[in-house]
Amino acid sequence: MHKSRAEMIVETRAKLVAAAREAFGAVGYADASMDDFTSAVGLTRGALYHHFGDKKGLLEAVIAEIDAEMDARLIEVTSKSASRWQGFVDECTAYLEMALEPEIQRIVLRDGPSVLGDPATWPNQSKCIRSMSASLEGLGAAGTIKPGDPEALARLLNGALLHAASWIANSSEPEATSRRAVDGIKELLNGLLK
Amino acid sequence: MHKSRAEMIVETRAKLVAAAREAFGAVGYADASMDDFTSAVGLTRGALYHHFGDKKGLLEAVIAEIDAEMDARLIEVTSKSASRWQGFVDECTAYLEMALEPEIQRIVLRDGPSVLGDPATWPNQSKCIRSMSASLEGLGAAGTIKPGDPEALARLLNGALLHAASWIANSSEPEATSRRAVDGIKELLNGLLK
DNA sequence: TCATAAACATACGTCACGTATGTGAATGCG
DNA sequence: CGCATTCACATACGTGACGTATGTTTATGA
Repeated sequence: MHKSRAEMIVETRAKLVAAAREAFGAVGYADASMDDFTSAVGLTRGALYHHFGDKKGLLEAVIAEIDAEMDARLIEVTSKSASRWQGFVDECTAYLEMALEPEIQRIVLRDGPSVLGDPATWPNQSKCIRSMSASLEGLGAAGTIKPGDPEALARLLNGALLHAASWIANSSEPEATSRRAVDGIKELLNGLLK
Repeated sequence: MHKSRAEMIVETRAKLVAAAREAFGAVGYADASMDDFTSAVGLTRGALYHHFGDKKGLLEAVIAEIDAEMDARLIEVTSKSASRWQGFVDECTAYLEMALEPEIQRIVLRDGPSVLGDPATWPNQSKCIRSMSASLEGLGAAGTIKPGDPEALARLLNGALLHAASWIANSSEPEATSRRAVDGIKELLNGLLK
Protein backbone atom coordinates (compact mmCIF):
# COMPACT_ATOMS: atom_id res chain seq x y z
CA MET A 1 0.00 0.00 0.00
CA HIS A 2 1.15 3.50 -0.77
CA LYS A 3 1.40 6.08 1.96
CA SER A 4 0.35 9.61 1.35
CA ARG A 5 2.98 12.28 1.12
CA ALA A 6 1.99 13.75 4.46
CA GLU A 7 2.48 10.41 6.12
CA MET A 8 5.90 10.05 4.56
CA ILE A 9 6.90 13.42 5.96
CA VAL A 10 5.99 12.71 9.55
CA GLU A 11 7.65 9.34 9.21
CA THR A 12 10.84 10.92 7.91
CA ARG A 13 10.87 13.50 10.68
CA ALA A 14 10.28 10.82 13.27
CA LYS A 15 13.09 8.70 11.88
CA LEU A 16 15.48 11.63 11.94
CA VAL A 17 14.56 12.60 15.48
CA ALA A 18 14.88 9.02 16.65
CA ALA A 19 18.24 8.56 14.96
CA ALA A 20 19.56 11.83 16.33
CA ARG A 21 18.29 11.04 19.81
CA GLU A 22 20.07 7.72 19.71
CA ALA A 23 23.33 9.26 18.49
CA PHE A 24 23.23 12.30 20.79
CA GLY A 25 22.58 10.07 23.74
CA ALA A 26 25.33 7.65 22.81
CA VAL A 27 28.24 9.89 21.86
CA GLY A 28 27.02 13.39 22.63
CA TYR A 29 25.92 16.19 20.35
CA ALA A 30 29.38 17.35 19.29
CA ASP A 31 30.65 13.92 18.29
CA ALA A 32 27.49 12.79 16.54
CA SER A 33 28.09 12.86 12.80
CA MET A 34 25.06 13.91 10.81
CA ASP A 35 26.16 11.72 7.91
CA ASP A 36 26.34 8.72 10.21
CA PHE A 37 23.04 8.85 11.99
CA THR A 38 21.05 9.97 8.95
CA SER A 39 22.39 7.11 6.85
CA ALA A 40 21.55 4.79 9.73
CA VAL A 41 17.89 5.34 8.89
CA GLY A 42 18.40 5.39 5.14
CA LEU A 43 18.50 9.16 4.70
CA THR A 44 21.05 11.90 4.11
CA ARG A 45 21.86 15.30 5.54
CA GLY A 46 19.67 16.76 2.84
CA ALA A 47 16.52 15.59 4.60
CA LEU A 48 17.82 16.90 7.88
CA TYR A 49 18.51 20.37 6.59
CA HIS A 50 15.19 20.45 4.81
CA HIS A 51 13.19 19.67 7.93
CA PHE A 52 15.22 21.13 10.78
CA GLY A 53 17.37 23.87 9.27
CA ASP A 54 20.57 22.82 10.95
CA LYS A 55 22.01 20.53 13.58
CA LYS A 56 20.86 22.73 16.43
CA GLY A 57 17.31 22.62 15.10
CA LEU A 58 17.40 18.88 15.29
CA LEU A 59 18.65 19.02 18.86
CA GLU A 60 15.74 21.29 19.71
CA ALA A 61 13.32 18.77 18.24
CA VAL A 62 14.93 15.92 20.17
CA ILE A 63 14.77 17.84 23.43
CA ALA A 64 11.18 18.84 22.80
CA GLU A 65 10.29 15.19 22.37
CA ILE A 66 12.05 14.14 25.55
CA ASP A 67 10.56 17.03 27.47
CA ALA A 68 7.06 16.04 26.38
CA GLU A 69 7.69 12.50 27.53
CA MET A 70 8.97 13.70 30.89
CA ASP A 71 5.94 15.87 31.39
CA ALA A 72 3.59 13.03 30.55
CA ARG A 73 5.35 10.77 33.03
CA LEU A 74 5.10 13.36 35.77
CA ILE A 75 1.40 13.85 35.17
CA GLU A 76 0.90 10.11 35.25
CA VAL A 77 2.67 9.90 38.60
CA THR A 78 0.96 12.76 40.38
CA SER A 79 -2.47 11.67 39.19
CA LYS A 80 -2.17 8.56 41.32
CA SER A 81 -1.13 10.16 44.58
CA ALA A 82 -3.43 10.17 47.58
CA SER A 83 -2.89 13.63 48.99
CA ARG A 84 -1.68 16.88 47.54
CA TRP A 85 1.46 16.83 49.62
CA GLN A 86 2.14 13.22 48.78
CA GLY A 87 1.63 14.09 45.14
CA PHE A 88 4.23 16.78 45.38
CA VAL A 89 6.73 14.49 47.06
CA ASP A 90 6.04 11.84 44.43
CA GLU A 91 6.54 14.43 41.72
CA CYS A 92 9.93 15.41 43.11
CA THR A 93 10.94 11.79 43.43
CA ALA A 94 9.87 10.97 39.90
CA TYR A 95 11.69 14.01 38.59
CA LEU A 96 14.83 12.95 40.37
CA GLU A 97 14.59 9.47 38.93
CA MET A 98 14.17 10.79 35.42
CA ALA A 99 17.16 13.05 35.85
CA LEU A 100 19.15 9.94 36.65
CA GLU A 101 18.69 8.52 33.17
CA PRO A 102 21.87 8.88 31.10
CA GLU A 103 20.04 10.00 27.98
CA ILE A 104 18.34 12.83 29.84
CA GLN A 105 21.53 13.81 31.62
CA ARG A 106 23.51 13.99 28.45
CA ILE A 107 21.07 15.49 25.99
CA VAL A 108 18.82 17.66 28.10
CA LEU A 109 21.00 18.59 31.05
CA ARG A 110 24.46 18.93 29.50
CA ASP A 111 24.50 19.31 25.73
CA GLY A 112 21.21 21.18 25.64
CA PRO A 113 22.31 24.11 27.78
CA SER A 114 25.71 24.22 26.11
CA VAL A 115 24.41 24.29 22.55
CA LEU A 116 21.06 26.05 22.91
CA GLY A 117 21.90 28.33 25.81
CA ASP A 118 20.44 28.33 29.27
CA PRO A 119 17.22 26.33 29.59
CA ALA A 120 15.58 29.40 31.10
CA THR A 121 15.70 30.89 27.60
CA TRP A 122 14.13 27.92 25.82
CA PRO A 123 10.71 28.31 24.23
CA ASN A 124 9.06 25.28 25.83
CA GLN A 125 10.52 26.63 29.06
CA SER A 126 10.30 23.54 31.13
CA LYS A 127 6.83 22.18 31.58
CA CYS A 128 8.29 20.57 34.67
CA ILE A 129 8.86 23.92 36.36
CA ARG A 130 5.31 24.89 35.58
CA SER A 131 4.00 21.66 37.04
CA MET A 132 6.01 21.98 40.23
CA SER A 133 5.05 25.61 40.54
CA ALA A 134 1.37 24.72 40.25
CA SER A 135 1.75 22.02 42.87
CA LEU A 136 3.38 24.42 45.29
CA GLU A 137 0.73 27.02 44.67
CA GLY A 138 -1.96 24.50 45.50
CA LEU A 139 -0.16 23.53 48.68
CA GLY A 140 0.17 27.16 49.65
CA ALA A 141 -3.50 27.87 49.05
CA ALA A 142 -4.46 24.80 51.06
CA GLY A 143 -2.32 26.04 53.93
CA THR A 144 -0.11 22.98 53.93
CA ILE A 145 3.12 24.91 53.55
CA LYS A 146 4.29 28.30 54.65
CA PRO A 147 3.37 31.17 52.34
CA GLY A 148 5.97 31.89 49.71
CA ASP A 149 6.70 32.43 46.05
CA PRO A 150 5.71 29.18 44.30
CA GLU A 151 7.72 29.74 41.13
CA ALA A 152 10.82 30.73 43.02
CA LEU A 153 10.60 27.68 45.23
CA ALA A 154 9.91 25.46 42.25
CA ARG A 155 13.03 26.69 40.51
CA LEU A 156 15.19 26.25 43.56
CA LEU A 157 13.89 22.76 44.21
CA ASN A 158 14.27 21.93 40.55
CA GLY A 159 17.93 22.89 40.68
CA ALA A 160 18.45 20.93 43.85
CA LEU A 161 16.87 17.84 42.33
CA LEU A 162 18.89 18.04 39.13
CA HIS A 163 22.15 18.35 41.00
CA ALA A 164 21.18 15.56 43.30
CA ALA A 165 20.66 13.41 40.24
CA SER A 166 24.14 14.21 38.94
CA TRP A 167 25.59 13.45 42.33
CA ILE A 168 23.86 10.09 42.47
CA ALA A 169 24.59 9.16 38.89
CA ASN A 170 28.31 9.77 39.26
CA SER A 171 28.61 8.25 42.68
CA SER A 172 30.58 5.09 43.27
CA GLU A 173 27.70 3.78 45.38
CA PRO A 174 24.55 5.07 43.73
CA GLU A 175 22.10 3.39 46.12
CA ALA A 176 23.69 4.82 49.23
CA THR A 177 24.07 8.23 47.65
CA SER A 178 20.47 8.12 46.52
CA ARG A 179 19.33 7.54 50.09
CA ARG A 180 21.42 10.46 51.29
CA ALA A 181 20.04 12.72 48.58
CA VAL A 182 16.43 11.73 49.20
CA ASP A 183 16.85 12.28 52.93
CA GLY A 184 18.31 15.69 52.28
CA ILE A 185 15.46 16.60 49.96
CA LYS A 186 12.89 15.51 52.49
CA GLU A 187 14.63 17.66 55.06
CA LEU A 188 14.39 20.64 52.76
CA LEU A 189 10.76 19.92 51.90
CA ASN A 190 9.78 19.38 55.52
CA GLY A 191 11.26 22.76 56.30
CA LEU A 192 8.56 24.20 54.08
CA LEU A 193 5.70 22.60 55.96
CA LYS A 194 3.74 24.62 58.48
CA MET B 1 66.99 41.33 30.27
CA HIS B 2 66.60 37.68 29.39
CA LYS B 3 64.08 35.55 31.15
CA SER B 4 64.94 32.04 32.12
CA ARG B 5 63.36 29.22 30.22
CA ALA B 6 61.15 28.26 33.16
CA GLU B 7 59.80 31.79 33.32
CA MET B 8 59.04 31.74 29.63
CA ILE B 9 57.08 28.53 30.04
CA VAL B 10 54.80 29.75 32.77
CA GLU B 11 54.32 32.94 30.82
CA THR B 12 53.35 31.01 27.70
CA ARG B 13 50.96 28.84 29.62
CA ALA B 14 49.40 31.85 31.26
CA LYS B 15 49.01 33.60 27.92
CA LEU B 16 47.31 30.56 26.42
CA VAL B 17 44.97 30.13 29.34
CA ALA B 18 44.08 33.81 29.32
CA ALA B 19 43.48 33.83 25.57
CA ALA B 20 41.35 30.71 25.74
CA ARG B 21 39.38 32.03 28.69
CA GLU B 22 38.63 35.18 26.78
CA ALA B 23 37.56 33.28 23.66
CA PHE B 24 35.57 30.61 25.47
CA GLY B 25 33.75 33.25 27.43
CA ALA B 26 33.02 35.34 24.37
CA VAL B 27 31.87 32.82 21.77
CA GLY B 28 31.76 29.54 23.66
CA TYR B 29 34.03 26.54 23.57
CA ALA B 30 32.73 25.02 20.33
CA ASP B 31 33.00 28.21 18.30
CA ALA B 32 36.38 29.30 19.65
CA SER B 33 38.99 28.68 16.99
CA MET B 34 42.33 27.57 18.36
CA ASP B 35 44.14 29.29 15.51
CA ASP B 36 42.41 32.53 16.32
CA PHE B 37 42.96 32.86 20.03
CA THR B 38 46.48 31.47 19.99
CA SER B 39 47.57 33.92 17.32
CA ALA B 40 45.93 36.67 19.37
CA VAL B 41 48.76 36.23 21.89
CA GLY B 42 51.45 35.64 19.29
CA LEU B 43 51.50 31.86 19.44
CA THR B 44 50.22 28.91 17.40
CA ARG B 45 48.38 25.71 18.04
CA GLY B 46 51.74 24.02 18.40
CA ALA B 47 52.29 25.61 21.79
CA LEU B 48 48.80 24.66 22.85
CA TYR B 49 49.18 21.02 21.98
CA HIS B 50 52.58 20.90 23.58
CA HIS B 51 51.34 22.20 26.94
CA PHE B 52 47.75 21.02 27.17
CA GLY B 53 47.48 17.99 24.92
CA ASP B 54 44.30 19.06 23.21
CA LYS B 55 41.49 21.57 23.28
CA LYS B 56 39.76 19.84 26.16
CA GLY B 57 42.94 19.99 28.20
CA LEU B 58 42.99 23.72 27.77
CA LEU B 59 39.38 23.98 28.88
CA GLU B 60 40.28 22.03 32.00
CA ALA B 61 43.06 24.49 32.75
CA VAL B 62 40.76 27.45 32.23
CA ILE B 63 38.11 26.00 34.51
CA ALA B 64 40.69 25.15 37.14
CA GLU B 65 41.82 28.76 37.12
CA ILE B 66 38.29 30.10 37.44
CA ASP B 67 37.47 27.59 40.14
CA ALA B 68 40.49 28.65 42.16
CA GLU B 69 39.45 32.28 41.87
CA MET B 70 35.92 31.46 42.98
CA ASP B 71 37.18 29.55 45.98
CA ALA B 72 39.45 32.41 46.99
CA ARG B 73 36.60 34.87 46.74
CA LEU B 74 34.36 32.69 48.88
CA ILE B 75 37.03 32.35 51.55
CA GLU B 76 37.52 36.09 51.50
CA VAL B 77 33.81 36.64 52.03
CA THR B 78 33.23 34.16 54.82
CA SER B 79 36.30 35.28 56.73
CA LYS B 80 34.65 38.64 57.31
CA SER B 81 31.32 37.42 58.62
CA ALA B 82 30.31 37.96 62.23
CA SER B 83 28.64 34.68 63.09
CA ARG B 84 28.85 31.22 61.68
CA TRP B 85 25.30 31.31 60.42
CA GLN B 86 25.81 34.73 58.90
CA GLY B 87 28.96 33.45 57.26
CA PHE B 88 27.02 30.63 55.68
CA VAL B 89 24.33 32.96 54.39
CA ASP B 90 27.01 35.27 53.03
CA GLU B 91 28.70 32.36 51.36
CA CYS B 92 25.50 31.34 49.62
CA THR B 93 24.88 34.89 48.53
CA ALA B 94 28.38 35.30 47.19
CA TYR B 95 28.13 32.01 45.37
CA LEU B 96 24.89 33.10 43.78
CA GLU B 97 26.43 36.35 42.66
CA MET B 98 29.40 34.62 41.10
CA ALA B 99 27.10 32.25 39.27
CA LEU B 100 25.49 35.31 37.74
CA GLU B 101 28.64 36.28 35.87
CA PRO B 102 28.36 35.45 32.16
CA GLU B 103 31.87 34.05 31.94
CA ILE B 104 31.21 31.60 34.76
CA GLN B 105 27.82 30.65 33.40
CA ARG B 106 29.14 29.93 29.96
CA ILE B 107 32.47 28.28 30.67
CA VAL B 108 31.99 26.56 34.00
CA LEU B 109 28.27 25.88 34.09
CA ARG B 110 27.40 25.13 30.47
CA ASP B 111 30.37 24.25 28.27
CA GLY B 112 32.29 22.60 31.08
CA PRO B 113 29.73 19.91 31.84
CA SER B 114 29.00 19.37 28.16
CA VAL B 115 32.62 18.92 27.11
CA LEU B 116 34.21 17.42 30.22
CA GLY B 117 31.25 15.49 31.54
CA ASP B 118 29.36 16.03 34.75
CA PRO B 119 31.17 18.27 37.26
CA ALA B 120 30.76 15.54 39.85
CA THR B 121 33.37 13.60 37.90
CA TRP B 122 35.92 16.40 37.71
CA PRO B 123 39.21 16.02 39.57
CA ASN B 124 39.13 19.34 41.42
CA GLN B 125 35.58 18.31 42.34
CA SER B 126 34.28 21.68 43.29
CA LYS B 127 36.09 23.33 46.14
CA CYS B 128 32.86 25.23 46.60
CA ILE B 129 30.94 22.11 47.56
CA ARG B 130 33.63 21.26 50.07
CA SER B 131 33.49 24.74 51.56
CA MET B 132 29.73 24.70 51.89
CA SER B 133 29.81 21.23 53.28
CA ALA B 134 32.32 22.30 55.92
CA SER B 135 30.19 25.29 56.83
CA LEU B 136 27.11 23.14 57.28
CA GLU B 137 29.02 20.63 59.34
CA GLY B 138 30.16 23.40 61.65
CA LEU B 139 26.60 24.67 61.98
CA GLY B 140 25.38 21.19 62.75
CA ALA B 141 28.04 20.62 65.41
CA ALA B 142 27.22 23.98 66.97
CA GLY B 143 23.55 23.01 67.12
CA THR B 144 22.44 25.89 64.97
CA ILE B 145 20.68 23.72 62.42
CA LYS B 146 18.87 20.41 62.59
CA PRO B 147 21.07 17.35 62.30
CA GLY B 148 21.56 16.14 58.76
CA ASP B 149 23.99 15.09 56.10
CA PRO B 150 26.21 18.13 55.44
CA GLU B 151 27.47 17.03 52.05
CA ALA B 152 24.03 16.11 50.80
CA LEU B 153 22.61 19.43 51.90
CA ALA B 154 25.54 21.27 50.41
CA ARG B 155 24.99 19.65 47.05
CA LEU B 156 21.27 20.33 47.09
CA LEU B 157 21.77 23.95 48.04
CA ASN B 158 24.51 24.29 45.47
CA GLY B 159 22.14 23.12 42.76
CA ALA B 160 19.42 25.43 43.97
CA LEU B 161 21.80 28.39 43.93
CA LEU B 162 23.11 27.65 40.46
CA HIS B 163 19.66 27.38 39.01
CA ALA B 164 18.59 30.49 40.78
CA ALA B 165 21.47 32.25 39.09
CA SER B 166 20.35 31.06 35.66
CA TRP B 167 16.85 32.18 36.41
CA ILE B 168 18.01 35.61 37.43
CA ALA B 169 20.47 36.03 34.61
CA ASN B 170 17.89 35.24 31.94
CA SER B 171 15.09 37.16 33.55
CA SER B 172 13.63 40.23 31.93
CA GLU B 173 13.76 42.00 35.31
CA PRO B 174 16.90 40.71 37.00
CA GLU B 175 16.57 42.84 40.15
CA ALA B 176 13.03 41.73 40.91
CA THR B 177 13.84 38.13 40.10
CA SER B 178 16.91 38.33 42.28
CA ARG B 179 14.81 39.41 45.22
CA ARG B 180 12.39 36.55 44.66
CA ALA B 181 15.23 34.06 44.44
CA VAL B 182 16.98 35.35 47.53
CA ASP B 183 13.73 35.26 49.49
CA GLY B 184 13.14 31.71 48.39
CA ILE B 185 16.64 30.69 49.40
CA LYS B 186 16.25 32.26 52.79
CA GLU B 187 13.01 30.36 53.22
CA LEU B 188 14.81 27.13 52.44
CA LEU B 189 17.71 27.96 54.71
CA ASN B 190 15.46 29.02 57.58
CA GLY B 191 13.71 25.68 57.29
CA LEU B 192 17.02 24.14 58.32
CA LEU B 193 17.35 26.16 61.51
CA LYS B 194 16.37 24.62 64.82
C1' DT C 1 82.07 22.94 23.84
C1' DC C 2 78.85 20.03 22.36
C1' DA C 3 75.02 16.88 22.66
C1' DT C 4 70.47 16.63 24.04
C1' DA C 5 66.00 17.70 25.03
C1' DA C 6 62.48 20.79 25.39
C1' DA C 7 59.54 24.54 23.45
C1' DC C 8 57.57 25.84 20.18
C1' DA C 9 56.24 26.56 14.61
C1' DT C 10 54.87 24.60 10.15
C1' DA C 11 52.69 21.61 6.89
C1' DC C 12 49.45 18.29 6.03
C1' DG C 13 45.54 14.98 6.19
C1' DT C 14 40.95 14.19 7.66
C1' DC C 15 36.45 15.08 8.68
C1' DA C 16 32.21 17.44 9.57
C1' DC C 17 29.27 21.15 8.65
C1' DG C 18 26.53 24.08 5.62
C1' DT C 19 25.13 25.47 0.94
C1' DA C 20 23.97 25.27 -3.70
C1' DT C 21 22.02 22.58 -6.97
C1' DG C 22 19.71 18.70 -9.06
C1' DT C 23 15.83 15.20 -9.48
C1' DG C 24 11.82 12.57 -9.18
C1' DA C 25 7.37 12.00 -7.43
C1' DA C 26 3.03 13.71 -5.53
C1' DT C 27 -0.31 17.32 -5.75
C1' DG C 28 -3.55 20.66 -7.63
C1' DC C 29 -5.75 22.74 -11.38
C1' DG C 30 -7.67 23.27 -15.91
C1' DC D 1 -7.33 13.19 -17.36
C1' DG D 2 -2.89 15.60 -18.42
C1' DC D 3 0.35 18.78 -17.12
C1' DA D 4 2.85 22.29 -14.58
C1' DT D 5 4.48 23.07 -10.20
C1' DT D 6 6.05 22.42 -5.84
C1' DC D 7 8.08 19.91 -2.45
C1' DA D 8 10.96 16.30 -0.32
C1' DC D 9 14.73 14.78 -0.47
C1' DA D 10 19.82 13.41 -2.59
C1' DT D 11 24.33 14.87 -4.41
C1' DA D 12 28.40 17.64 -4.98
C1' DC D 13 31.27 21.03 -3.35
C1' DG D 14 33.72 24.56 -0.57
C1' DT D 15 35.32 25.87 3.91
C1' DG D 16 37.30 25.64 8.17
C1' DA D 17 38.77 23.35 12.38
C1' DC D 18 41.10 19.81 14.69
C1' DG D 19 44.95 16.71 15.49
C1' DT D 20 49.45 14.82 14.05
C1' DA D 21 53.85 14.40 12.22
C1' DT D 22 57.81 16.75 11.49
C1' DG D 23 60.99 20.40 11.57
C1' DT D 24 63.86 24.22 13.94
C1' DT D 25 65.75 26.91 17.41
C1' DT D 26 67.39 27.73 21.94
C1' DA D 27 68.59 26.75 26.73
C1' DT D 28 70.64 23.44 29.73
C1' DG D 29 74.14 20.33 31.62
C1' DA D 30 77.92 17.36 31.39
